[in-house]
Amino acid sequence: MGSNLFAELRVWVLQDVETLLPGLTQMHASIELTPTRDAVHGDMATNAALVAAKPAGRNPREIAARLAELLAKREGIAKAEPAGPGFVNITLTPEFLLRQLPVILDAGIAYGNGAAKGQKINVEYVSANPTGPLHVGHCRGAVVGDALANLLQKAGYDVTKEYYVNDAGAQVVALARSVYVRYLQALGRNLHAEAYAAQVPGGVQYGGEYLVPVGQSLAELYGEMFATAPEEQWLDTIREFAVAKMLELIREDLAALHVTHDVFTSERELVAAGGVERALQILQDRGLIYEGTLEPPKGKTPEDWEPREQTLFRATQFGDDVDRPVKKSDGSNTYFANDIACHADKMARGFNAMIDVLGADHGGYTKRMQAAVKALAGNGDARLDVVLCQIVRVMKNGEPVRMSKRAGTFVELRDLIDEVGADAVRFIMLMRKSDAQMEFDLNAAVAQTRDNPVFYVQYAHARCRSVLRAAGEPSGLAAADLSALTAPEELTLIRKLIAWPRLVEAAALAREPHRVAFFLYELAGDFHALWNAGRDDAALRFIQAEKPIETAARLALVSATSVIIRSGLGVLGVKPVEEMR
RNA sequence: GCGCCCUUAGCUCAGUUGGAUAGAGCACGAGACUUCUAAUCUUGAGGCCGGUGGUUCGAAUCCACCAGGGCGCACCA
Repeated sequence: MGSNLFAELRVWVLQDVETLLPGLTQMHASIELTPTRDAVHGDMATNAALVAAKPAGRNPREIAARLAELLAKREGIAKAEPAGPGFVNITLTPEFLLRQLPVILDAGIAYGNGAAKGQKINVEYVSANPTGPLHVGHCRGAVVGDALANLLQKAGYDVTKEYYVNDAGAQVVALARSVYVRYLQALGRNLHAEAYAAQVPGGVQYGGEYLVPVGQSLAELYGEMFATAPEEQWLDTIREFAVAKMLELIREDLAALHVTHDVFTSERELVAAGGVERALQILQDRGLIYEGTLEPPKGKTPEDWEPREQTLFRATQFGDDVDRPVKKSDGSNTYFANDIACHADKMARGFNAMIDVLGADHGGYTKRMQAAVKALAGNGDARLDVVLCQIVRVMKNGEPVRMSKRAGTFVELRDLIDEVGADAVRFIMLMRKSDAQMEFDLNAAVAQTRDNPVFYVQYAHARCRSVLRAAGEPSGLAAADLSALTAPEELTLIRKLIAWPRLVEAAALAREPHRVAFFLYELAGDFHALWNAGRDDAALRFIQAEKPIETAARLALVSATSVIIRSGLGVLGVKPVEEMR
């Protein structure tokens, strides 16, 4: 079902290398069979001779020449020849290439799915504090995390998409206080609200309009009950209520972006269930917790610095720069301690592979969390990958769009979605490596031209569908006689299609969903090129009235193309369109 | 001061984990097309891959140092 042609033919290479140089099996791992960058080099190339040269003590070109002879005898290989410093370039027979089309058609959307790896991976993303609607800054992580999880799933991992709800810290207390002000206002007690706000330590933090309805709901539910009551009587109730409401808002935002999660894990519940103590105990048992005092940070000593004895975790034993506090000087747990618990909990749930998708401002957090995971794993093989998403600058008419709350422009994610649509937001966010800063051009995102990769890919799919509709949605294309497919543009397109499984595997391994977006863009380009060829030469058009055999062959190709585009868009979470309007 | 990320064509960015002559799109130059599958197409030019050393058959990719940009830097979340 996966049918990665490159993986299959690599076996041939390994067999022939073994025939040629028996016993040198330890180098097999570094032998690869890759698509050629340039079509004049054929369909595939292997570095086998280069890799083998040193252990075999022979000239790479000589090995390449002999390997080429062996490979050329294989059925399906039209030509194999040594090239450059010791590559072997392989050209497949057209028949062999064409045989892949029915494989795609039979597998459908599942083409490119990796074999089940039996490995559980936890992908945590968004995890925004439940204190308000999502803003643009959350967007990239949400999209990258969602697409990465989809990608890993397609590659054959058992993926769980997780949202870690930070509902235990000071920020949700601040939320409760902010909501309380709205509650008083809803009761018409504006003076009372002002008086309360004035004595909140640090001031009222969340002044957004989105809390107004929350205050109103509370007023309806509880009436005057909390109006004059001291904080301790309402804090828990209102905090819980507010967090639930904020999560509703966030879920709506995520839904608008077509981002989904399998589980929402509550920090509060984890803490209440003793998760932190359990996690720290594991570290304690390994002698990785001690009481000590940290040095002030070099070069930038805070004004109010004073040495304090704290409970510390020996992060330096696992590659971090300094040991990290797990308890504050007053004995309460640090946020880091809760995060250790969060990851320990995931490990307890059977995930030995975890991925955190975080914003760039959490970059300094990577080392300590990876250190903690290593420490928790002990002799186990748990691994945490952190995917950092750099800042996005939103551009309009060549100018950066201000994100200030006062200006009221594009603070909230919803505004961005309303402006360009969820599909465009997702695709464009995925057109960049996540660890590089990017510009999001609003003009390009809605343009109906090649500048806009979403449009370009969608247009290719719509063209495929349009052709198939015009042909009356033929069935049985997988059994079509394909020998009529001989045009260079057609073969180029097929080569692109069969590269899909390999791309899925590589992109998943690298945790780089953006590669899928680029692949689709290139695939769309190849398809449009074929379409355009038909414009100059009517004989290359897909539907040939008097030639049912040619037509069926071409429709098979078109159908396979649409399948792969759908498959790729599915990974990105973008809906394929049937027609352009 | 320390750590992490980034630096590739005029602009926005890829570069398949170290491979062959570093690629796209936009913008720019030249040509085609008069709506036929046109929400255009073909084609050209454009590069010291930030710099300097190193590792090896081979480096944009790995290592060291330097320069520039971003993010973070006791107990906050």
